[in-house]
Amino acid sequence: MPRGHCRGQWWWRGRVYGCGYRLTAGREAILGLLSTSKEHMSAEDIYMKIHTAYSNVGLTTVYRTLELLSDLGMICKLDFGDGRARYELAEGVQGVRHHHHLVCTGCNRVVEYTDFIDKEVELLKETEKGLEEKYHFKITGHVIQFSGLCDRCSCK
Amino acid sequence: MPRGHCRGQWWWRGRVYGCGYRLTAGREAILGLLSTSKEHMSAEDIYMKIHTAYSNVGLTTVYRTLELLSDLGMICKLDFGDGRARYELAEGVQGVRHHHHLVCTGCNRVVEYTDFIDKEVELLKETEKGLEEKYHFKITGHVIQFSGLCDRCSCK
DNA sequence: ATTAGTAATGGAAACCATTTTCAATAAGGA
DNA sequence: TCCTTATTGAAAATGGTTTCCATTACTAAT
Ligand SMILES: [Mn+2]
Ligand SMILES: [Mn+2]
Ligand SMILES: [Zn+2]
Ligand SMILES: [Zn+2]
Repeated sequence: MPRGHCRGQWWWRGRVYGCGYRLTAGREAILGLLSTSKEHMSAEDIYMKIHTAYSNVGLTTVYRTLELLSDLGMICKLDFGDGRARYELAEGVQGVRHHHHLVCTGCNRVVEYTDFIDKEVELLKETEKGLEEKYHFKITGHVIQFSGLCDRCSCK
Repeated sequence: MPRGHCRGQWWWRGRVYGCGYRLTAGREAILGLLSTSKEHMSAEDIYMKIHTAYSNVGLTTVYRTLELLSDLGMICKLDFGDGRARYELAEGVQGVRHHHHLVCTGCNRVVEYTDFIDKEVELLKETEKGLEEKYHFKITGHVIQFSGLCDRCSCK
């Protein structure tokens, strides 16, 4: 992990410190990993990758950090139906594009799509507003996911 | 559970038998429960309710039946983020209205909304079609869920 | 009705992602 | 430095879900 001079890491630092938490080596490593990887990683995936460089960071800390960052709104917890949670940087963080997911129920492959997103987002905003007023909810997030069979899986 | 003359149960029977499975007492009980209840029940919820009338139906069978019915597309498996799966009758089955969910991350309360649905469904269909063509997926379902804090939970 | 083959079942045990406990350590402020 | 609090890792516990396995219920011939 490069030493902390790029924009991203300062953003993290401010955000984490601003909420009264410390940016420890483990937390920094996890944020660094999530920001450079394009995959949707599980806690254990992250633990494994982190472990080579930071062999002192335990799985428990990974779980704790993921929960913290999730609470701070810096990352998103995703469920693709395979029994383990996946994580990705939240949109709005260093140029993460708004996107949704297409999940194969056969092989658990996940496709991120950014097409059609503009209309979706527009409608989502509208809906969100309507729901907030009608049900007195303070809406903080949404999930849009399509599920089905990928080409490989539908051929058998 | 009323004896099997109403439309619903015949629909089940046809559907289940049509796929080469039997409509056993346990399966019938679970379908009956899901079709009369408006809640989103977990496997254990279902087991508890079934158990009073059908004390011989075990939790394992409940799980198995839920998986089967889910595979047959007769029910939907939902995840509201509280660590246990919930189930509801799939849309299109005996007048189940198309609806989406609004989940409180504070108390796990779930609101079903049917407002705004028309536009959503229209856009979903469009998007689905586009995605199927572009990514060669055979799309079978979608999830739209908003999360946030309900009025009670946002006041503290 | 008997038989044989298969589907379905329940209870116990296993599984496994996540959480909790707890004692140790690190960091920061007075 | 001393004190308070935040953070940590290892091990154990938790709890929803699956798997095993021996038994039972169906079904379709014979
Ligand atoms: Mn993604
Ligand atoms: Mn519902
Ligand atoms: Zn696939
Ligand atoms: Zn609430």
